[in-house]
Amino acid sequence: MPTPASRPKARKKATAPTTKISRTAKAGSVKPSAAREDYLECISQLIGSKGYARAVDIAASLEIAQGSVTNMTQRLAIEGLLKYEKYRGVTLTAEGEKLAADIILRHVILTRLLRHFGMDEHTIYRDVEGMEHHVSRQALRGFKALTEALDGNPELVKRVRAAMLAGR
Amino acid sequence: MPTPASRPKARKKATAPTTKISRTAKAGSVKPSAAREDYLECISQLIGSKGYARAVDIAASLEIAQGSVTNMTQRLAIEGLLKYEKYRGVTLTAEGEKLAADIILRHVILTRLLRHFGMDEHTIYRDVEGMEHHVSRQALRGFKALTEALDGNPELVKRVRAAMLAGR
DNA sequence: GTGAAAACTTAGGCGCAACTAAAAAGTGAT
DNA sequence: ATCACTTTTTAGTTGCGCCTAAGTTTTCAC
Repeated sequence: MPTPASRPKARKKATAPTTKISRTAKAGSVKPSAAREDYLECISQLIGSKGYARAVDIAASLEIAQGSVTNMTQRLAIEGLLKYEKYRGVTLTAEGEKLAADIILRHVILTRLLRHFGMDEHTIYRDVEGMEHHVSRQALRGFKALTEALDGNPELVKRVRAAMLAGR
Repeated sequence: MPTPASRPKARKKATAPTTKISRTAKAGSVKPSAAREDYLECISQLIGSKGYARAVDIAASLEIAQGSVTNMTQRLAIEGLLKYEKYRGVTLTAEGEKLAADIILRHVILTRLLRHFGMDEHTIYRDVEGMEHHVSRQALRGFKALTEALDGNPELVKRVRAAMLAGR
């Protein structure tokens, strides 16, 4: 055994010959990729702030081309995560909503945690945007507890920051 | 501005028409992908534990096909991250070594941190394997400081775990 | 109402990183 | 030295998620 903790499954094996329309579309069964989660997060925030989510805004916010957005939103619609009507904006289904709320929660908590480190906002954003897709429910609860501990304990924050500086 | 904290660049724009052999091969300039980092991490650990890293072991450890390993190791060799000789095992260059050490450090620290949450090893591994590719130097120092704070303060650990359970 | 501008869709492509299958090279026992 | 076995390499595909360019549809100012 070369690696520590005996690697428990890494990448997926073969992908069943999907017929272009995955029949994995029933609720709850979806395992959203990072990209999917980014879309849901973004769409939810757009709806929250402007009342609707149009392709052009999604594209701008995610910094991707509009064509890509149409493509992905169509796929997300097939998967039941959002409602898509041609030339109309998109809206989230209950399941999409749930997933969006989930990822946004991760985002918020991780951001709050990293802020305690005194990092610059740009780096915080980059880190969070990457990490948020890989945090299990368990870990999220831990990060949340930790964040709250730091929230209510400036002394601890100070010590942590000092240690950060001390450790080169 | 729809999203909070004014998104600071997300995905890359267009990829310059790479001529199959990226001329970005000079040292230090490489921005390793998650997959690359996984390879380097794995290779370094194999060399550490067995003295050498052969394709078959890398494939087993990473749970990918052997053909994929040859492919990727050839690319990593072109990029100057490892030494590759046909039908010989691979070895890391100084730069590859450095990157491997870096990612392994992230792995170790994140693992230590998550263990304080009382998570099961399998989930810890999955989370760490995902997160480690997205942790900046700054965040790493924060996580390290936090981990050490927890190491030396069982009372704090107890409080954090209690909060985890309390928060549903 | 019409015509320009903005938004959306379609179609074809590309890079990455995996896969399979088959060919080639090395290894070892007899 | 040869033959069987293992390992490595090559070659060709696949899926994902992005891109551009060109074609449609909608919107809005006049």
